[in-house]
This record gives sequence, structure tokens and C-alpha cells, in this order.
Amino acid sequence: MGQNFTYKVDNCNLTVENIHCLRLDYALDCGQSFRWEKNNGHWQAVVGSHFGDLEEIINKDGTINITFYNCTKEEFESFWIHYLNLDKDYDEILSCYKKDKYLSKAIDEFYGIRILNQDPWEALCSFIISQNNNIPRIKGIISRLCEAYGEKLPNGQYSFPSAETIAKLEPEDLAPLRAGFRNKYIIDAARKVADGTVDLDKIKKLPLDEAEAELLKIKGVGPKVAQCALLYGLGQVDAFPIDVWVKKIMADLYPKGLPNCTKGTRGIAQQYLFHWYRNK
DNA sequence: TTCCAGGACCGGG
DNA sequence: CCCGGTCATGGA
Repeated sequence: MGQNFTYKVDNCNLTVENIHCLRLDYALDCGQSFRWEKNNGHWQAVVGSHFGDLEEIINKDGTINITFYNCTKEEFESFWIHYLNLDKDYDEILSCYKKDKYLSKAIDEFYGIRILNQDPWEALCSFIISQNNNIPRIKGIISRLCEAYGEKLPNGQYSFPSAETIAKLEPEDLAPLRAGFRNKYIIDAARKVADGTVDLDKIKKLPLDEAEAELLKIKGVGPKVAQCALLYGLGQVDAFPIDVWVKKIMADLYPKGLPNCTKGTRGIAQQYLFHWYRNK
């Protein structure tokens, strides 16, 4: 059970039925991705070279459909399933978490959070920008970065600029982003990714500690940013970013550490606990 | 005005 | 190794 969704194509749109554990309001706006916007009930963003235009519909029986506007079967299968992790059985993972007092509360309130499979470079760059910063400003900086150096799509939206594009710039060139001291970090990351000093594809397959060590070669990437990049962009579901909130959660609620049931998927537990604790 | 935001760097002890 | 100050920016 859990991931046995079905979908049908109607004209240019594609509707997915019987989706378990995905609420767009949570998954797309829980501090893991900074480009999604909700317009008239539609969640919209450029992701890679794709423009996502998603709408969630709650049926009378409580089940949830999601319509992907202007989306082909091929695009859905080759891209969106992986991006949204639709083939991962979250119900099975969460059913195990429910034995824990606080995780079960977080799940009751925020069922539908998912870890996205974002582009490695975009996730890395975004979380470099996130350091000592707040979410509205992070979104603004990333938006200006895309407008300045991304590719303009036919619909007028901009893609996230490649590491190769950013690598050719100097920190001063990024002044209009108003990212402050992070400019030099963005450039250093882009250059090391572009020239292979930091090989993101290789890092995907490394054990967590070795993967983190590779990312720490970048100036401006510490443990927190590295774990975020690993969790949100490099497919490492056991990555565990510790920010001020998670630090509080661990001290207040889990002085002896997270329960065993989170082993292997600690990043998912982290996301539920983070969102729950921050919102209360 | 001061404080704070999903941190990291740097210097000194 | 660990500690505090510092770093840009802008909203509260």
C-alpha cells in the first residue's frame, strides 16, 4: 500500500489519483525548496527545465488527486515521479514513526510532507544562500539569481542557472542579488562543482560522512548546509541537518537521540519534527 | 535602535 | 578543541 497511484491524461493535463502522503501546501512550502509559489490554488515553479503547474484536489471520500497542467505522460514518468518521490512508500516509513510520541504528533499535523529530489547544484546553492538568513529573503535572492543568470523559458519564467554559468562570474557580479557575504561562497561552490573539484554525482553514492567531507571543501559550506544539500539534492534520505530548531528539538525531546525506527530515513523524521516544532 | 534569520569563518585562548 | 565576534541584508 502507499505508492499504488494511478494517473490519466486529459488533453494536455495529467491527473494522478490515489496519492498517499503528499500535500502540496506542506511538501512544496516547508523550507526545503524556495521556488514554488501558490497562485490561485496552483503551485507553480520552474524545476530543472520543466515548468510545474500543480493543483491538489481533495475528493469527497477524502482521497487526493493532483493535476499536472500542461504535462505529458512522458514528462510525468521521466521527471515528476522522481522529483516528488512518488514511488517511495511514505506510509510504510511513517507507520513505523507513529510509535514515537512526538513524531506521531508531527505526522498527525503535517501528514503529506515529503522530501523532494531536487537538482544537486540547485539544492547546494540554495542552502548556501540560506545560512543565517530568513525564508522570504532566501526566496528573493534565489529569484533574482535566476532572473539574472538563468535561461528564460517560453513562458517567461527563468530556470536555475548552472554551476558553469555562475563559475565564470566574480563575487562583485552578484551584488544585485543582495546576498551579502554569501556572494563569495556561491562563486566558490560554482567553480568547484563546475571544474569537478566537488563531484556531485560521485557524492550521491558515497557514505554520509565521506559525502559531507567532500562538500566541506567548499568555502561557506559547513555541516548544516552540507547535510541539507545531501538530503534535498543528493538523494541521501538519512542526512540530518541540525539547525537551531533541530538542536532545540534534540535537547528538549530526544536527549538520548532519535528512536531506532528513524534509522536510514532520519532526514524524513527531521523534516516532520522541524516543521511541527517551528509551527507551535 | 536593536534583534534576528534553517550558519560558517576566523582568531585567540 | 572550543569559544565569541563577525559577516550583509532587511523586516519586525
